[in-house]
Amino acid sequence: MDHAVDLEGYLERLKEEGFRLTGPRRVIIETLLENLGRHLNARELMELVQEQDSNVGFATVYRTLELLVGLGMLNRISLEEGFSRYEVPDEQMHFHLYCRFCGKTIHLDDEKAKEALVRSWMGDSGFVLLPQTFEVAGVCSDCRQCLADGAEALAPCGKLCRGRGARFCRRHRGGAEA
Amino acid sequence: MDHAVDLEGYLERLKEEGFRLTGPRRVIIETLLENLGRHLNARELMELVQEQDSNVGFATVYRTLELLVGLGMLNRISLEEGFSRYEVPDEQMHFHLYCRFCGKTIHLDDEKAKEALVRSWMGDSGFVLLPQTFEVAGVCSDCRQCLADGAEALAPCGKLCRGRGARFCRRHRGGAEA
DNA sequence: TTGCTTGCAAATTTTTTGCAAGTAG
DNA sequence: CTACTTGCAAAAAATTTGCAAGCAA
Repeated sequence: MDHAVDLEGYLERLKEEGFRLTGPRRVIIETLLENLGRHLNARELMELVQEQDSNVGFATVYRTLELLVGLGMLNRISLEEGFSRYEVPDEQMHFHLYCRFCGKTIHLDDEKAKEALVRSWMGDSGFVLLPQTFEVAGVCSDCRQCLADGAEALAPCGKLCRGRGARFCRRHRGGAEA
Repeated sequence: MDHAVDLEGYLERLKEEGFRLTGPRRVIIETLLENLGRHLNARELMELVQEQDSNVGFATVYRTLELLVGLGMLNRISLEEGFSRYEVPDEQMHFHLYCRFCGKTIHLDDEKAKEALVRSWMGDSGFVLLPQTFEVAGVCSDCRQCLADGAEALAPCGKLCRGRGARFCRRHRGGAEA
Protein backbone atom coordinates (compact mmCIF):
# COMPACT_ATOMS: atom_id res chain seq x y z
CA MET A 1 0.00 0.00 0.00
CA ASP A 2 2.73 2.44 0.95
CA HIS A 3 5.19 1.54 -1.78
CA ALA A 4 7.95 4.06 -1.16
CA VAL A 5 8.12 7.23 -3.15
CA ASP A 6 11.56 8.18 -4.39
CA LEU A 7 12.80 10.97 -2.14
CA GLU A 8 15.49 12.27 -4.46
CA GLY A 9 13.15 12.21 -7.40
CA TYR A 10 10.58 14.11 -5.43
CA LEU A 11 13.09 16.73 -4.35
CA GLU A 12 14.41 16.95 -7.89
CA ARG A 13 10.97 17.77 -9.13
CA LEU A 14 10.82 20.79 -6.90
CA LYS A 15 14.08 22.01 -8.32
CA GLU A 16 12.93 21.42 -11.86
CA GLU A 17 9.99 23.65 -11.12
CA GLY A 18 12.38 26.42 -10.23
CA PHE A 19 12.07 26.28 -6.45
CA ARG A 20 15.02 26.08 -4.11
CA LEU A 21 15.99 22.98 -2.23
CA THR A 22 16.35 24.29 1.30
CA GLY A 23 16.93 22.52 4.58
CA PRO A 24 13.43 23.05 5.93
CA ARG A 25 11.81 21.90 2.71
CA ARG A 26 14.00 18.83 2.71
CA VAL A 27 12.99 17.87 6.23
CA ILE A 28 9.33 18.53 5.58
CA ILE A 29 9.31 16.42 2.44
CA GLU A 30 11.29 13.63 4.07
CA THR A 31 8.77 13.53 6.88
CA LEU A 32 5.90 13.49 4.46
CA LEU A 33 7.40 10.58 2.55
CA GLU A 34 8.26 8.67 5.70
CA ASN A 35 4.65 8.80 6.81
CA LEU A 36 2.90 7.96 3.59
CA GLY A 37 -0.09 6.19 5.05
CA ARG A 38 -0.78 8.59 7.89
CA HIS A 39 -2.57 11.51 6.28
CA LEU A 40 -0.80 13.98 8.53
CA ASN A 41 -2.28 17.33 9.31
CA ALA A 42 -0.24 20.51 9.64
CA ARG A 43 0.27 20.19 13.36
CA GLU A 44 1.26 16.53 13.31
CA LEU A 45 3.66 17.24 10.48
CA MET A 46 5.06 20.20 12.37
CA GLU A 47 5.73 18.08 15.43
CA LEU A 48 7.52 15.39 13.46
CA VAL A 49 9.53 17.97 11.57
CA GLN A 50 10.62 19.69 14.75
CA GLU A 51 12.06 16.45 16.04
CA GLN A 52 14.52 16.74 13.17
CA ASP A 53 15.02 20.46 13.21
CA SER A 54 13.44 22.45 16.00
CA ASN A 55 14.03 25.68 14.15
CA VAL A 56 11.45 25.11 11.48
CA GLY A 57 8.40 27.25 12.09
CA PHE A 58 4.74 26.80 11.44
CA ALA A 59 4.72 29.33 8.65
CA THR A 60 7.31 27.34 6.72
CA VAL A 61 5.37 24.13 7.14
CA TYR A 62 2.21 25.77 5.87
CA ARG A 63 4.00 27.50 3.02
CA THR A 64 5.65 24.28 1.93
CA LEU A 65 2.39 22.38 2.06
CA GLU A 66 0.74 25.02 -0.07
CA LEU A 67 3.59 24.99 -2.53
CA LEU A 68 3.43 21.23 -2.92
CA VAL A 69 -0.34 21.24 -3.26
CA GLY A 70 -0.08 23.95 -5.88
CA LEU A 71 2.38 21.87 -7.86
CA GLY A 72 0.15 18.83 -7.66
CA MET A 73 2.78 17.03 -5.61
CA LEU A 74 0.52 16.73 -2.58
CA ASN A 75 -3.22 16.35 -2.06
CA ARG A 76 -5.18 18.24 0.54
CA ILE A 77 -7.88 16.03 2.00
CA SER A 78 -10.58 16.51 4.56
CA LEU A 79 -12.23 14.26 7.09
CA GLU A 80 -14.49 17.10 8.18
CA GLU A 81 -12.51 17.65 11.32
CA GLY A 82 -12.14 21.37 10.94
CA PHE A 83 -8.64 21.29 9.48
CA SER A 84 -6.84 19.78 6.50
CA ARG A 85 -4.84 16.61 6.13
CA TYR A 86 -2.33 15.90 3.40
CA GLU A 87 -1.34 12.88 1.37
CA VAL A 88 1.42 12.27 -1.14
CA PRO A 89 -0.43 11.44 -4.31
CA ASP A 90 0.02 7.90 -5.39
CA GLU A 91 0.02 6.61 -8.92
CA GLN A 92 -3.36 5.24 -8.19
CA MET A 93 -6.45 6.14 -6.24
CA HIS A 94 -7.30 4.81 -2.83
CA PHE A 95 -10.67 3.95 -1.37
CA HIS A 96 -11.56 4.03 2.31
CA LEU A 97 -14.67 3.42 4.30
CA TYR A 98 -14.99 6.09 6.97
CA CYS A 99 -17.38 5.80 9.90
CA ARG A 100 -18.99 9.17 10.39
CA PHE A 101 -19.44 8.52 14.09
CA CYS A 102 -16.31 6.93 15.46
CA GLY A 103 -13.89 7.85 12.69
CA LYS A 104 -12.85 4.27 12.04
CA THR A 105 -11.29 3.81 8.60
CA ILE A 106 -11.15 0.66 6.52
CA HIS A 107 -9.04 0.34 3.37
CA LEU A 108 -10.82 -1.19 0.40
CA ASP A 109 -9.34 -3.62 -2.11
CA ASP A 110 -9.29 -3.75 -5.89
CA GLU A 111 -8.41 -0.12 -6.09
CA LYS A 112 -7.27 -0.36 -9.68
CA ALA A 113 -10.64 -1.61 -10.78
CA LYS A 114 -12.49 0.98 -8.75
CA GLU A 115 -10.29 3.68 -10.18
CA ALA A 116 -11.05 2.56 -13.72
CA LEU A 117 -14.69 2.80 -12.86
CA VAL A 118 -14.40 6.29 -11.48
CA ARG A 119 -12.43 7.30 -14.55
CA SER A 120 -15.23 6.03 -16.72
CA TRP A 121 -17.56 8.45 -14.95
CA MET A 122 -15.71 11.37 -16.48
CA GLY A 123 -17.05 10.38 -19.89
CA ASP A 124 -16.73 13.15 -22.44
CA SER A 125 -16.57 15.91 -19.87
CA GLY A 126 -13.02 16.73 -20.89
CA PHE A 127 -11.86 16.21 -17.32
CA VAL A 128 -8.74 14.24 -16.54
CA LEU A 129 -8.92 12.30 -13.30
CA LEU A 130 -6.38 13.12 -10.60
CA PRO A 131 -5.40 10.21 -8.39
CA GLN A 132 -7.02 10.83 -5.02
CA THR A 133 -8.39 9.07 -2.00
CA PHE A 134 -12.12 8.52 -1.70
CA GLU A 135 -13.47 8.52 1.80
CA VAL A 136 -16.80 6.76 1.58
CA ALA A 137 -18.79 7.85 4.62
CA GLY A 138 -20.99 5.38 6.43
CA VAL A 139 -21.79 3.94 9.81
CA CYS A 140 -19.76 1.01 11.03
CA SER A 141 -21.44 -1.95 12.67
CA ASP A 142 -20.21 -1.02 16.15
CA CYS A 143 -21.73 2.42 15.93
CA ARG A 144 -24.87 1.05 14.42
CA GLN A 145 -25.38 -0.97 17.58
CA CYS A 146 -25.13 2.21 19.59
CA LEU A 147 -27.71 3.98 17.52
CA ALA A 148 -30.71 3.90 19.75
CA ASP A 149 -34.26 2.99 18.98
CA GLY A 150 -34.99 5.46 16.21
CA ALA A 151 -32.70 3.77 13.77
CA GLU A 152 -32.81 6.55 11.22
CA ALA A 153 -32.15 9.28 13.73
CA LEU A 154 -28.48 8.40 13.54
CA ALA A 155 -27.53 9.88 16.86
CA PRO A 156 -23.79 9.53 17.48
CA CYS A 157 -22.93 6.60 19.67
CA GLY A 158 -21.37 7.20 23.02
CA LYS A 159 -18.11 5.33 22.76
CA LEU A 160 -15.73 7.38 20.72
CA CYS A 161 -18.03 10.15 19.65
CA ARG A 162 -15.10 12.40 19.03
CA GLY A 163 -14.94 15.89 17.69
CA ARG A 164 -17.46 18.60 17.29
CA GLY A 165 -20.71 16.71 17.36
CA ALA A 166 -20.20 15.33 20.83
CA ARG A 167 -22.04 18.13 22.54
CA PHE A 168 -25.38 17.17 21.07
CA CYS A 169 -24.90 13.44 21.34
CA ARG A 170 -28.05 12.00 22.90
CA ARG A 171 -25.98 9.57 24.90
CA HIS A 172 -23.91 12.33 26.34
CA ARG A 173 -26.76 14.68 27.02
CA GLY A 174 -28.47 12.11 29.17
CA GLY A 175 -25.43 12.00 31.40
CA ALA A 176 -24.96 8.32 30.67
CA GLU A 177 -21.21 8.81 30.91
CA ALA A 178 -19.04 9.10 27.82
CA MET B 1 -32.11 17.47 -8.72
CA ASP B 2 -33.33 19.64 -5.88
CA HIS B 3 -36.63 17.95 -5.28
CA ALA B 4 -37.95 19.91 -2.36
CA VAL B 5 -37.53 18.59 1.14
CA ASP B 6 -40.58 18.85 3.36
CA LEU B 7 -40.01 21.76 5.73
CA GLU B 8 -42.60 20.79 8.30
CA GLY B 9 -41.43 17.22 8.31
CA TYR B 10 -37.89 18.35 8.80
CA LEU B 11 -38.82 20.61 11.68
CA GLU B 12 -40.95 17.89 13.16
CA ARG B 13 -38.00 15.57 13.21
CA LEU B 14 -36.10 18.00 15.39
CA LYS B 15 -38.95 18.05 17.85
CA GLU B 16 -39.21 14.29 17.86
CA GLU B 17 -35.58 14.20 18.85
CA GLY B 18 -36.40 16.28 21.88
CA PHE B 19 -35.08 19.63 20.71
CA ARG B 20 -37.05 22.85 20.80
CA LEU B 21 -38.45 24.49 17.75
CA THR B 22 -37.24 28.04 18.18
CA GLY B 23 -37.44 31.02 15.86
CA PRO B 24 -33.76 31.07 14.99
CA ARG B 25 -33.71 27.35 14.26
CA ARG B 26 -36.76 27.74 12.07
CA VAL B 27 -35.16 30.48 10.00
CA ILE B 28 -31.89 28.62 9.68
CA ILE B 29 -33.57 25.44 8.54
CA GLU B 30 -35.85 27.29 6.13
CA THR B 31 -32.85 28.95 4.58
CA LEU B 32 -31.03 25.65 4.32
CA LEU B 33 -34.00 24.05 2.57
CA GLU B 34 -34.51 27.01 0.25
CA ASN B 35 -30.94 26.71 -0.98
CA LEU B 36 -30.67 23.00 -1.44
CA GLY B 37 -28.25 23.01 -4.34
CA ARG B 38 -25.92 25.68 -3.06
CA HIS B 39 -23.77 23.95 -0.49
CA LEU B 40 -23.74 26.99 1.75
CA ASN B 41 -20.95 27.62 4.19
CA ALA B 42 -21.52 29.09 7.63
CA ARG B 43 -20.97 32.66 6.54
CA GLU B 44 -23.20 32.49 3.51
CA LEU B 45 -25.91 30.87 5.57
CA MET B 46 -25.47 33.51 8.24
CA GLU B 47 -25.94 36.31 5.71
CA LEU B 48 -29.09 34.79 4.27
CA VAL B 49 -30.47 34.13 7.72
CA GLN B 50 -29.86 37.68 8.82
CA GLU B 51 -31.92 38.98 5.94
CA GLN B 52 -34.83 37.28 7.65
CA ASP B 53 -33.90 38.01 11.22
CA SER B 54 -30.94 40.25 11.88
CA ASN B 55 -30.85 39.19 15.49
CA VAL B 56 -29.59 35.70 14.87
CA GLY B 57 -25.92 35.42 15.79
CA PHE B 58 -23.06 33.41 14.43
CA ALA B 59 -22.97 31.19 17.47
CA THR B 60 -26.54 30.11 16.91
CA VAL B 61 -25.89 29.34 13.27
CA TYR B 62 -22.90 27.23 14.17
CA ARG B 63 -24.69 25.52 17.02
CA THR B 64 -27.65 24.69 14.83
CA LEU B 65 -25.43 23.35 12.07
CA GLU B 66 -23.64 21.15 14.53
CA LEU B 67 -26.89 19.93 16.01
CA LEU B 68 -28.25 18.99 12.59
CA VAL B 69 -25.03 17.30 11.57
CA GLY B 70 -25.05 15.36 14.81
CA LEU B 71 -28.56 14.17 14.12
CA GLY B 72 -27.64 13.11 10.62
CA MET B 73 -30.00 15.72 9.20
CA LEU B 74 -27.21 17.63 7.49
CA ASN B 75 -23.89 16.69 5.92
CA ARG B 76 -20.70 18.60 6.40
CA ILE B 77 -18.68 18.66 3.20
CA SER B 78 -15.37 20.14 2.18
CA LEU B 79 -14.01 21.54 -1.04
CA GLU B 80 -10.65 22.15 0.63
CA GLU B 81 -11.28 25.83 0.92
CA GLY B 82 -10.37 26.13 4.55
CA PHE B 83 -13.91 26.02 5.89
CA SER B 84 -16.90 23.70 5.80
CA ARG B 85 -19.93 23.65 3.58
CA TYR B 86 -23.22 21.97 4.37
CA GLU B 87 -25.79 20.04 2.40
CA VAL B 88 -29.19 18.68 3.28
CA PRO B 89 -28.79 14.96 2.78
CA ASP B 90 -30.78 13.65 -0.08
CA GLU B 91 -32.29 10.22 -0.34
CA GLN B 92 -29.58 9.45 -2.81
CA MET B 93 -25.95 10.25 -3.40
CA HIS B 94 -24.67 12.87 -5.77
CA PHE B 95 -21.59 12.81 -7.95
CA HIS B 96 -19.68 15.87 -9.12
CA LEU B 97 -16.56 16.44 -11.15
CA TYR B 98 -14.50 19.14 -9.50
CA CYS B 99 -11.61 20.88 -11.25
CA ARG B 100 -8.80 21.22 -8.78
CA PHE B 101 -7.53 24.35 -10.47
CA CYS B 102 -10.47 26.55 -11.38
CA GLY B 103 -13.07 25.05 -9.08
CA LYS B 104 -15.52 24.33 -11.87
CA THR B 105 -18.09 21.70 -10.91
CA ILE B 106 -20.02 19.40 -13.21
CA HIS B 107 -22.93 17.26 -12.03
CA LEU B 108 -22.85 13.66 -13.20
CA ASP B 109 -25.82 11.57 -14.31
CA ASP B 110 -27.04 8.11 -13.41
CA GLU B 111 -26.52 8.77 -9.76
CA LYS B 112 -28.70 5.87 -8.70
CA ALA B 113 -26.52 3.42 -10.57
CA LYS B 114 -23.32 4.97 -9.29
CA GLU B 115 -24.67 4.86 -5.77
CA ALA B 116 -25.49 1.18 -6.08
CA LEU B 117 -21.94 0.64 -7.18
CA VAL B 118 -20.49 2.52 -4.26
CA ARG B 119 -22.74 0.58 -1.93
CA SER B 120 -21.41 -2.65 -3.36
CA TRP B 121 -17.94 -1.53 -2.32
CA MET B 122 -18.93 -1.84 1.32
CA GLY B 123 -19.13 -5.60 0.92
CA ASP B 124 -19.13 -7.43 4.22
CA SER B 125 -17.47 -4.64 6.13
CA GLY B 126 -20.59 -4.13 8.19
CA PHE B 127 -20.73 -0.50 7.14
CA VAL B 128 -23.97 1.10 6.06
CA LEU B 129 -23.58 3.73 3.38
CA LEU B 130 -24.70 7.25 4.19
CA PRO B 131 -25.98 9.25 1.23
CA GLN B 132 -23.32 11.80 0.42
CA THR B 133 -21.88 13.82 -2.40
CA PHE B 134 -18.72 12.62 -4.11
CA GLU B 135 -16.47 15.33 -5.47
CA VAL B 136 -14.27 13.62 -8.01
CA ALA B 137 -11.20 15.81 -8.42
CA GLY B 138 -9.64 16.29 -11.81
CA VAL B 139 -8.45 18.89 -14.27
CA CYS B 140 -10.96 20.36 -16.68
CA SER B 141 -10.08 20.81 -20.33
CA ASP B 142 -9.75 24.58 -20.01
CA CYS B 143 -7.23 24.31 -17.26
CA ARG B 144 -5.43 21.54 -19.05
CA GLN B 145 -4.73 23.95 -21.86
CA CYS B 146 -3.21 26.35 -19.38
CA LEU B 147 -0.90 23.76 -17.97
CA ALA B 148 2.39 24.71 -19.50
CA ASP B 149 4.99 22.56 -21.15
CA GLY B 150 5.69 20.08 -18.36
CA ALA B 151 2.30 18.49 -18.62
CA GLU B 152 2.63 16.50 -15.45
CA ALA B 153 3.81 19.44 -13.41
CA LEU B 154 0.19 20.47 -13.08
CA ALA B 155 0.85 24.09 -12.28
CA PRO B 156 -2.39 25.95 -11.63
CA CYS B 157 -3.60 27.83 -14.65
CA GLY B 158 -3.79 31.58 -14.52
CA LYS B 159 -7.44 32.19 -15.20
CA LEU B 160 -9.35 31.59 -12.06
CA CYS B 161 -6.65 30.13 -9.90
CA ARG B 162 -8.63 30.95 -6.83
CA GLY B 163 -7.91 30.27 -3.23
CA ARG B 164 -4.84 29.47 -1.30
CA GLY B 165 -2.57 28.06 -3.98
CA ALA B 166 -2.54 31.24 -6.04
CA ARG B 167 0.61 32.54 -4.45
CA PHE B 168 2.77 29.82 -5.93
CA CYS B 169 1.05 29.69 -9.30
CA ARG B 170 3.75 29.77 -11.97
CA ARG B 171 1.62 32.01 -14.11
CA HIS B 172 1.19 34.49 -11.34
CA ARG B 173 4.76 34.38 -10.17
CA GLY B 174 6.01 35.31 -13.63
CA GLY B 175 3.86 38.40 -13.50
CA ALA B 176 2.08 37.28 -16.65
CA GLU B 177 -1.10 38.88 -15.34
CA ALA B 178 -3.86 36.81 -13.84
C1' DT C 1 25.43 38.87 -5.65
C1' DT C 2 20.34 38.19 -6.28
C1' DG C 3 16.09 37.35 -4.89
C1' DC C 4 13.86 33.14 -3.21
C1' DT C 5 13.12 31.52 1.69
C1' DT C 6 12.81 31.54 6.47
C1' DG C 7 11.46 32.52 11.37
C1' DC C 8 9.01 35.24 14.23
C1' DA C 9 5.26 37.65 15.65
C1' DA C 10 1.15 39.76 14.56
C1' DA C 11 -3.01 39.39 11.95
C1' DT C 12 -6.94 36.84 9.82
C1' DT C 13 -10.36 33.63 9.45
C1' DT C 14 -13.22 30.03 11.06
C1' DT C 15 -15.33 27.91 14.83
C1' DT C 16 -16.23 27.32 19.85
C1' DT C 17 -17.44 28.66 24.53
C1' DG C 18 -18.99 31.22 28.98
C1' DC C 19 -22.71 33.42 30.79
C1' DA C 20 -26.68 36.15 31.82
C1' DA C 21 -31.10 36.86 29.75
C1' DG C 22 -34.99 34.92 26.85
C1' DT C 23 -38.53 31.57 25.90
C1' DA C 24 -40.66 26.94 24.25
C1' DG C 25 -43.12 23.42 26.10
C1' DC D 1 -42.03 27.04 35.92
C1' DT D 2 -37.92 24.57 34.08
C1' DA D 3 -34.13 24.00 31.62
C1' DC D 4 -33.21 24.31 26.74
C1' DT D 5 -31.67 28.23 23.77
C1' DT D 6 -29.95 32.51 22.46
C1' DG D 7 -26.91 36.67 21.67
C1' DC D 8 -22.88 38.77 22.74
C1' DA D 9 -18.30 39.04 23.48
C1' DA D 10 -14.22 36.71 24.47
C1' DA D 11 -11.52 32.60 23.44
C1' DA D 12 -9.60 28.95 20.62
C1' DA D 13 -7.86 26.87 16.73
C1' DA D 14 -6.21 26.89 12.07
C1' DT D 15 -3.98 29.36 8.64
C1' DT D 16 -1.87 33.51 6.50
C1' DT D 17 1.01 37.56 6.15
C1' DG D 18 4.68 41.43 6.88
C1' DC D 19 9.28 42.00 7.27
C1' DA D 20 14.14 41.89 8.27
C1' DA D 21 17.65 38.45 8.11
C1' DG D 22 19.43 34.08 5.93
C1' DC D 23 20.96 31.27 2.30
C1' DA D 24 20.72 28.53 -2.37
C1' DA D 25 22.16 28.95 -6.92
